[in-house]
Amino acid sequence: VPMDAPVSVWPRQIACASCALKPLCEAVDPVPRGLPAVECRVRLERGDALFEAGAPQSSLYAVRAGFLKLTADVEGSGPHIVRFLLPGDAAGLEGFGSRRHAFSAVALEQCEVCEVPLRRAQVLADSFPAVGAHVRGLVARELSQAERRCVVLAHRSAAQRLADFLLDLASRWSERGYSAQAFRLPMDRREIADHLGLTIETVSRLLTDFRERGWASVHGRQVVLHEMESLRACPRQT
Amino acid sequence: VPMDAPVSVWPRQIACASCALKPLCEAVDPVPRGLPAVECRVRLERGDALFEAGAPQSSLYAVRAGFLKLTADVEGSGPHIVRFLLPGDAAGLEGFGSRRHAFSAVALEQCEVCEVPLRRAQVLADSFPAVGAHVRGLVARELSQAERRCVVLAHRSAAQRLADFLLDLASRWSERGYSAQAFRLPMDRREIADHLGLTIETVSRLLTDFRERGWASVHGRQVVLHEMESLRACPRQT
DNA sequence: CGCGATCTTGAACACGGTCAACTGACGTGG
DNA sequence: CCACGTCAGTTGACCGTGTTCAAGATCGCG
Repeated sequence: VPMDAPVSVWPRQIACASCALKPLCEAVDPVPRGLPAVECRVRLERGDALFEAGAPQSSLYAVRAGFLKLTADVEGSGPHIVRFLLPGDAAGLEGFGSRRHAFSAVALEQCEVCEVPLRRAQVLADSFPAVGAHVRGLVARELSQAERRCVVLAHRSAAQRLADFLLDLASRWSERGYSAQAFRLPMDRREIADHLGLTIETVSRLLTDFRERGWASVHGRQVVLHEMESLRACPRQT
Repeated sequence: VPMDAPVSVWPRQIACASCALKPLCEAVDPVPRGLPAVECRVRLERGDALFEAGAPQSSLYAVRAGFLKLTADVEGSGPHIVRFLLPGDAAGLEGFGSRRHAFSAVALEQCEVCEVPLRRAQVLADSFPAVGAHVRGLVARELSQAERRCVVLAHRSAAQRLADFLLDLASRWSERGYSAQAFRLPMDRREIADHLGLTIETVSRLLTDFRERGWASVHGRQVVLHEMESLRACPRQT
């Protein structure tokens, strides 16, 4: 299905109204002199990198359509997938610390991304306290999410991690106004495993396990969650 | 040794010059009207909470002396220790997202903490772009560190995690101008285990293992690192 | 239809967890 | 002064979750 075709059954796009970087994108009044414009609709194919770990942070990004993964290379094993980006998510904010991107952002499929030049973000954040506070909030929210992921990785079993992952995706779809029960996984098993610190075999086994219990049916990349409560209460042991 | 005794061999304090919140603390010119003052020298005893998870974020904090842990309660197992705070570290920034603290901060021993009222931080960040950028940088640096911890928890073995932990502490002491080779652990084995997603038994075994290999000698809470390179290259298997 | 990539399933193994006993430091009280 | 209790840490034996290695199954696509 080409990008310009009508929207598929499973939503891939998001309206600007619910974009995380909306305050950095929309027109302001008065427009500060020399304010760089937002470059919209950067296009990526599956496997293309939006930015690479270690590269200077030159822009912030917002996903408009499609999905990306944030990856960190860890010596001695495969890459870790820090986070998956859904339409409306922002990326590149972690670079504010060191002026360099800490991770790489790679497209999982055809993507459309809006690019906010760093100078624009700075000028707006410096000129409008509300924008500055918004940016602080975005970074802080990502921070508390990241630390919550640490908790999960450190203290929960494989089944609990996978259940948490599915429920997290569900709630993110739901936040965007789509069904929390049924959606399509934009990533393959290997990417799920790399994200959760598991192996593809374990992920596969657990998914069939969930299916046999009637908690969720996962066929290929198509997910339907039947018993969110059971998934949420998924016990530590088998 | 009582707290009022002369400074011990192992440093516990930090100068304001290297405090993460210095730009929010020191005098500014011109002073904005109604700028709340910094409350310095809040004192805590071992076990006291500086703030509790879920409480409204009313201030930012900087550790002046002593050590704290940031904890998150995870249902079904003990608390997870998200991070340890050393003198000079800041806390409470993760609340910028939700206006509530995501974690609890608890003193590991007698502590002295400076408290920056949130209003002060906001006013300064809004009035001085450099301060705003500094705060963004602080939160972003914490974010990239948190995501790096996720990588470690997801993809490295118990021995590697413990080695990473010791090396991280070493480099943080070194940043503060103290020896990276020899220092005192401010936390007990349980707290190390809760931080790394391990058990006290595993931590204990690995420490004696490191000692037998001559990589590090850990007697009680006293640490001396002999072969940082070996620790850094610590292999996945035994 | 056939090839390759992705996913699933099975069997053996190992890392780290669990349970339990032991050690040593420290403090209290007889 | 030493017996005792407590608590943190260490050590050992066993076990289970999740990995590893190796076959199959399934799907997409030429």
